[in-house]
Amino acid sequence: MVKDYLNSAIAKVLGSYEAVPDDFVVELEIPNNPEHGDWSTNAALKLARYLRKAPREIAEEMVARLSDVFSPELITSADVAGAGFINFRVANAYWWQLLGRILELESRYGRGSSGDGKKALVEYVSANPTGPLTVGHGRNAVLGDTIANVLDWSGYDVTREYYFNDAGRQMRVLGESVRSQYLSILNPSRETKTVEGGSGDVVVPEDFPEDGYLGEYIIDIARSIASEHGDTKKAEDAEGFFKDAAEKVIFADIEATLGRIGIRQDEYFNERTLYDTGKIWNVVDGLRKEGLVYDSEGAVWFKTTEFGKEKDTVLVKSSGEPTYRLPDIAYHVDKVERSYDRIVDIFGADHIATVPDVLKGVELLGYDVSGIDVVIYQFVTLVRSGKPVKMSTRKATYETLDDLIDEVGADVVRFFFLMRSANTHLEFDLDLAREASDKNPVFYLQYAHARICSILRKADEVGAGSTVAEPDLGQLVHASEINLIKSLAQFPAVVEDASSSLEPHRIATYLRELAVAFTDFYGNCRIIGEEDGIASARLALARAARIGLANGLSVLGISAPDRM
RNA sequence: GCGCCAGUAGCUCAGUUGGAUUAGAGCAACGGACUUCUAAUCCGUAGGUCGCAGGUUCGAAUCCUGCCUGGCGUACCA
Repeated sequence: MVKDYLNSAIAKVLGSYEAVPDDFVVELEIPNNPEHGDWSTNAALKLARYLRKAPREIAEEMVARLSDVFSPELITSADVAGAGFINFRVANAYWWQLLGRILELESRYGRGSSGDGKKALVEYVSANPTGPLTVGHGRNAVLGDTIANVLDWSGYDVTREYYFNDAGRQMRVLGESVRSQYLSILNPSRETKTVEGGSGDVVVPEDFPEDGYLGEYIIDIARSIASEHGDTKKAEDAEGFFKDAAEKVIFADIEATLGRIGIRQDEYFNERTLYDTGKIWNVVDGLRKEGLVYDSEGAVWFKTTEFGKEKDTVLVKSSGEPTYRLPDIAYHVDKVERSYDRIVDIFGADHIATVPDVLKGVELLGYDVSGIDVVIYQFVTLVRSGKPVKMSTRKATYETLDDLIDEVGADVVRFFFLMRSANTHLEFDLDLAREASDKNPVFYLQYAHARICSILRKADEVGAGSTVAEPDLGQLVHASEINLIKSLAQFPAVVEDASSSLEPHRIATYLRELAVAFTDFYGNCRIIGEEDGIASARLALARAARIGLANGLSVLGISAPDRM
């Protein structure tokens, strides 16, 4: 990499200054104004205070010394500019060489090594099996899956995990809801009542639980139980047979939905195992030893006021049932004990309040939490016909993720969730997403890819560049050609940035720039019809551009079609 | 009240972790370009007191403080 080359050259020059602190870091960046060169450093500006000299003066000196060190085949110029920046220009030969490397690496181009030999765990989706996945779950799922991809691309050995709870109140109500509907299917003349649903009143059986699930899927499940088992399940428990039956169906649906957007997880972690193994009680005992847990009013409390909370937090209710925080802490202890170098949680903004409790709890038990990163994403606002749609699983007013995939397709769903940073609200206008899909940015990227494939096919047909055995990349001197290579050159760093910051939207943003660079090349530099020397070189560049787009889309989990 | 997140073009958002007289894309608007390798495209025009006010320094959309607005949270719900 030129960056490394520049870095060590500058470091060497700085070594001759005594006043430069040992921990001084040379910053190199790609200027956003291309007139300022290919790379730029602000080192002279930063050093001014240590050397007690004007930045420009320092820069001039540095440039003079650097010119002795630089190989002219790599760096063609180093100039002082502005307040004391040093701008470097890289020789075309470097870009040609890089192009050759992209073509060699092919589907591996962009993969990094920062995570080599390290293990990462990404936990995402983690929806309890009480109903179909909502659009909100979709953002979680796509974000988590793509972060896992990104970590994989930077070398980590990644495990994708789904944490769920199939016990507790929610699931009990689910079983009761199904049982109630089942009994009414067997006996339609049972008493009914009317309750308020998200989109108007709903008629349910008289014995339907107060907070019961009103979604149509509950009746579907009840119906299939009725048709499979007749009335033989009349006497079964809501919490036993009915809950289990519902869970099975719902989980299968969740997996199927995730599969539609290319998501398959490695591990399913059942919260119940934390009870079975007694790990939750280890947490209580451990914290109690630290004097941070006490009993009051029949409940077990965590002294969260010790670290800045307004109130202490209940870990175990007076009913003896733990709140979700307790298993959450135990779960994270379990993750840390499984010795991952990096543990990533994907949480919705509504979970933000629990994060400090959980991390603090784990830390107070003597574990290192520095490897845990929590990615918080803000909520998705669904907009239909210009109006926000309230989403509630229980009231069945959600738009399901399945519906969304039906409407706009898996690629658009993934891209929409990825094109923005996680911590901004996402307004998802369904009408727009559906009807305006032709101007959706994802198509722009895919179109560029398909277009390249089309050119490659056509070139093959007419034999463009076929008389040249080994393309002479040195023929690529047009500004559009060099710019395209420069754009491609950024890809590995973009992946690395996305990996270290856990911000996959950077890749989406980058791909747009890459596609623009290709389209500019496409508009300015013809391939077919040119003489074979130039045609073969441009074909090589087109292939490299295809690799960049295909690899980038692959990280995002979006298809790269050969034709559109 | 307190905590977290956000506030950048009419709309939706980027902004390389503090850099460069001129803050960028897309959509929408306006004006152009299809005997050409895919027009699902391209070129051009217009559009801004970066929520407001201070502060920090060579330099601020970016960091600090205070305010304003919106979202989320602040349960013996998850």
